[in-house]
Amino acid sequence: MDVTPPLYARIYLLCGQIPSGMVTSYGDVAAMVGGGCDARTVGEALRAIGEHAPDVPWQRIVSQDGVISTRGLEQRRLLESEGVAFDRRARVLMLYHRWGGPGAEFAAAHRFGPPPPHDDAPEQLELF
DNA sequence: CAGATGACTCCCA
DNA sequence: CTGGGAGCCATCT
Repeated sequence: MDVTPPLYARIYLLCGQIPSGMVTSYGDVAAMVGGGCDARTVGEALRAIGEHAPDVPWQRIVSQDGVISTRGLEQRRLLESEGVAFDRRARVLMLYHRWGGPGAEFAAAHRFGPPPPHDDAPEQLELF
C-alpha cells in the first residue's frame, strides 16, 4: 500500500503552518516547498489528503486569484468560519488574508524558501 | 519505461 | 469577461 510520498509530506507540513484566518495559493506553496514542486503537484497532494493527512487545513489553499474552483461551498464555509472575507465574486481578499510564509526558523529548519512576491494591484479593494 | 491523471497557472483570441 | 490550449510535474497504472 501507499505511504505518504516525501514531497507530499513537505507540502502537508508547510500547509499545517498556515494559521487560522490566513490563506495561500497552490503556486506559493509549491514555490516554498521547492524541489521541483509545482502548483499541480500541490493540488494533487491536497486531493490525497484524505488518505495521508486528514488533519491538514486544506481549506486554506486557494487559487492564485483567491478563487475557490473545486470544492467551493464546503471550503468557503470553513474559511468564513475562520474569519476570512470574500468579495462579491467569491474571491478571498488575498491582500488581507495572504499568508506570508512560515517563520524564518521553521523555514530554515525544513529548507523552505520564501514566498514569491506579488505584483497585484489593490483592485480587489473595490467591493461593490 | 511509457501513458494517463489532476483541488494549477499563464497566454491569447 | 469567457473559453480554449499549452506548459508544468509528481504519482499511479
